[in-house]
Amino acid sequence: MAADEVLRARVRQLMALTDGSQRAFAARVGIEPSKLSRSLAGKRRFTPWELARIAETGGVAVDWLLGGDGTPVPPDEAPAGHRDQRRDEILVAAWRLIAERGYHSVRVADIAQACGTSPAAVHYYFPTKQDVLNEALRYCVEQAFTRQRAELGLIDDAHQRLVRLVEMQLPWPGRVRDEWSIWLQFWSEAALRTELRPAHNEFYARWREAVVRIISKGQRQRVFRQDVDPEDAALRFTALTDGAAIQVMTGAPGMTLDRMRGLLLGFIDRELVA
Amino acid sequence: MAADEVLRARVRQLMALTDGSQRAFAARVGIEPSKLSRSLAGKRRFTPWELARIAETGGVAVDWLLGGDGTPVPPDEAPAGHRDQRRDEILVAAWRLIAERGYHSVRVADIAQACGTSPAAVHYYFPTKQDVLNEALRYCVEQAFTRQRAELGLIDDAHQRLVRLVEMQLPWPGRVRDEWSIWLQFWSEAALRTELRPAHNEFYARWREAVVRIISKGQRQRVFRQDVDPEDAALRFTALTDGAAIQVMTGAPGMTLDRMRGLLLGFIDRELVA
DNA sequence: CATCTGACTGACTCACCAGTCAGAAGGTCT
DNA sequence: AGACCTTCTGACTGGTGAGTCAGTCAGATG
Repeated sequence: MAADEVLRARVRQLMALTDGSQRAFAARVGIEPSKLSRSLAGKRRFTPWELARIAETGGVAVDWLLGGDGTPVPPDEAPAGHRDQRRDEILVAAWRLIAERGYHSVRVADIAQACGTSPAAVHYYFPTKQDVLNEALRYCVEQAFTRQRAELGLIDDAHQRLVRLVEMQLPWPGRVRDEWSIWLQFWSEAALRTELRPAHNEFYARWREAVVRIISKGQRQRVFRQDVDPEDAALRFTALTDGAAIQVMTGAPGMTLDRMRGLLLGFIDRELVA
Repeated sequence: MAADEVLRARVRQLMALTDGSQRAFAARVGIEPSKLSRSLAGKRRFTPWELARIAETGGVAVDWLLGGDGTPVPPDEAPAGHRDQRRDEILVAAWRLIAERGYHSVRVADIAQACGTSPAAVHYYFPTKQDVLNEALRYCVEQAFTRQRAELGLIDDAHQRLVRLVEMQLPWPGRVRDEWSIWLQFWSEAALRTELRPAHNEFYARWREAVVRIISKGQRQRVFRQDVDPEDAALRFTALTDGAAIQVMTGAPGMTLDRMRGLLLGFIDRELVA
């Protein structure tokens, strides 16, 4: 069975597990019913954003959708209820505000207003502001990972996968730039407040691990040189990416999105490609 | 005349211009009189920290001390008076607090306490807190540059100079780590508040320019490959440095000071050395 | 139908902190 | 001696924003 057939089967299986029609499922996922229908029929490909949303709504890993092992719905991770929905809404509002105004300039009242609710409602879900903000950082990064996985899982060739990763990481204005803004904040907070480090380092390890796996895969596929240490190359690749992103984000002279792309693709060509 | 002879002559010249004894000069610079005396006699080398302090106290550029052209004391930059001394004291306290606690967690009262004065005294020198903090960021970076110049100006071989630069940039606990902390804060602030970008970008351009010059010098000295574009190599070198520093600062798994050094020296060896 | 519970509101309190202001202390100039 | 300036203090004000709390209300439960 081809990869996309597996995917369609898995989405159908997930739909069967949750109650309600295909139309209701589409609504919950936030995708037009006609698009869902065409995608299930194989006449249209799911976008990575949709895959990420489907996995999230269904409470499964994107990996499972793409053919991975494991139970479709782990017993303790049932589909999100109403309560969790509101919680998520608050977290989304919070991380967007952090990205836009900065960690320390976000007020509980701002978050509440962005959700169309009252400050007290935010405190109903999170005891303190710190809790909202720290959770929001995690939430944003988690979502970004999910999307990344959804998109990269569809590409088989390791070289192309890495090139795609570079493209996905370019801080174009909009969502990706906001996510980079979160990273910058995360870094300065984690450098100062050690209690944020475990969370930060877990994420960072995952991001670097993802690069290590792509490089190793590329070596097995013989598209990357055999004489580079994947760990070492990933360390350099991630450092270069972060450093370049900072320069784009701060508008450093001579650094543009195109230049950043060139920098990273150049690294891949010079250091990795066989 | 050898480089260190020029240096000694210039320091003497500077001392002659400011009134007071050699002992008084030593006190103002914050160096033991005996050390100054031995350094002037050529029996001891000035440390880069001392050079930076001497230049600052005398109101001259470190370049001039090292034999550069220009007047020793530009008319509008006469040696710092009492007023400026107190101002500097506030700025030093401010940037250290920012490095330690973070930009947004510094209170005017904290700065005042660190200087042994009252909050109102801080407002006497700076109209608003914003002014103190922004000035403090600039001040810290400016001082770091001065020290860097003082140290690197003594090394003639471009390869060794770059290696020394790497060593100086490693965020060992203490002053250098604090300076990196300032950079992290500067980045996240500059990414969010465009009014900080001109200052940030000026500094960043200077830092990258310094690297460009070292690489170009190395090409003229034939210690670096001729086929690399200095601008391009500097862009990559700075991005790599910043990215690696972030990982050290946040305690990212597998990234240590030694690893950072290896990363950067590896870059120099692989990409620059002839 | 009565009761209970989860989700929430509006009005409040309280701490904190930037910035102000009227002078004091000490020095300099005339 | 006295006018005047610089530097600084201590006590104050006003605004802001986190967190609390009593109460509301829709819907579930028995």
